[in-house]
Amino acid sequence: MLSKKTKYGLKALTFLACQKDKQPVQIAGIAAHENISQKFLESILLTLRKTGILGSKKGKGGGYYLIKDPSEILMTDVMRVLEGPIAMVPCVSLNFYEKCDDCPDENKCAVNKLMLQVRDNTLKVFRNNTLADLIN
Amino acid sequence: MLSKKTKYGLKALTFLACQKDKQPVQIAGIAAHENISQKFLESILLTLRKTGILGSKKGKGGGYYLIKDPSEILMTDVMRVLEGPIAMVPCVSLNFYEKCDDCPDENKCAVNKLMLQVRDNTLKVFRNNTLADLIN
DNA sequence: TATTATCCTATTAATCTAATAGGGTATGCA
DNA sequence: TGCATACCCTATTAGATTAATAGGATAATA
Repeated sequence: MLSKKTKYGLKALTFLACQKDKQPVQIAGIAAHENISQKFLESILLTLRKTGILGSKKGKGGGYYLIKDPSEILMTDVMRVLEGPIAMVPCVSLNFYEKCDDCPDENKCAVNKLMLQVRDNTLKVFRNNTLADLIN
Repeated sequence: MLSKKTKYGLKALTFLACQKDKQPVQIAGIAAHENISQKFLESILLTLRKTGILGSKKGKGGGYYLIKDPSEILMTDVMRVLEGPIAMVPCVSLNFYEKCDDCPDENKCAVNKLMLQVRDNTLKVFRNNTLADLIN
């Protein structure tokens, strides 16, 4: 199941990508428009800023804005930042690999074999979609 | 993340599919071989039996066994029984569809658009794999 | 210097998962 | 018949994770 964090984050990014000018948009505005708890959204946007996906400006007239063009914001990056590993099990994860304690041989493991295929296909989707692809 | 329930369930099914004869295998045996808590596995196998994937036999010489040939056990069925919905959000789920409270128009929703693609691809993988495909 | 709006940490409530406990029930065999 | 075996079933609990909240610190603008 997709976390609300990721869902809200994606909605916020979409909203920002739809702005005509590149003026900062306030948290309160995004939260109101997307029906999101403002405080919760605050922490999500903070994460997106710290990982270089968003920029921010403090004080009056401040807010959040996209640093890059929507067509350069890959879903692989967004998903990894918000949702974490793309793979459903650590033993098939590219960026968060971990060996299973219980599994003696990954190559003979049915779970590994199945989840490897799922990961490949999910990754293909995320690599194939930028923020720009989602707003049309 | 894949739940342990699903992981253990898949491992148990694989183990059963690898048995030469069709004799029932005891929970204790499966649990020991796959490093799984016996009691936890018990409830998982019970679920698989109730949904028609496994058969069971009580008393001495009893245990669990596959009802169908491994090549006829689809991963779509196994995953839905053990893990629940295949989709990451209810609004793109085939078998567990639910509308989002917050979302005014699914067709314009970026999350919907992205997760629809993920669901399609994951479904393709699960439809393309039977238990037999995982044990070679 | 007052106002605005982000920044940051800590805490809590709610939910879900994994595991455990304890006894009930049917089967097979001597 | 009686006993051992092994599944059947419900309830409970511990732990982890997620979602949300609270409260103030910091920086920018006018």
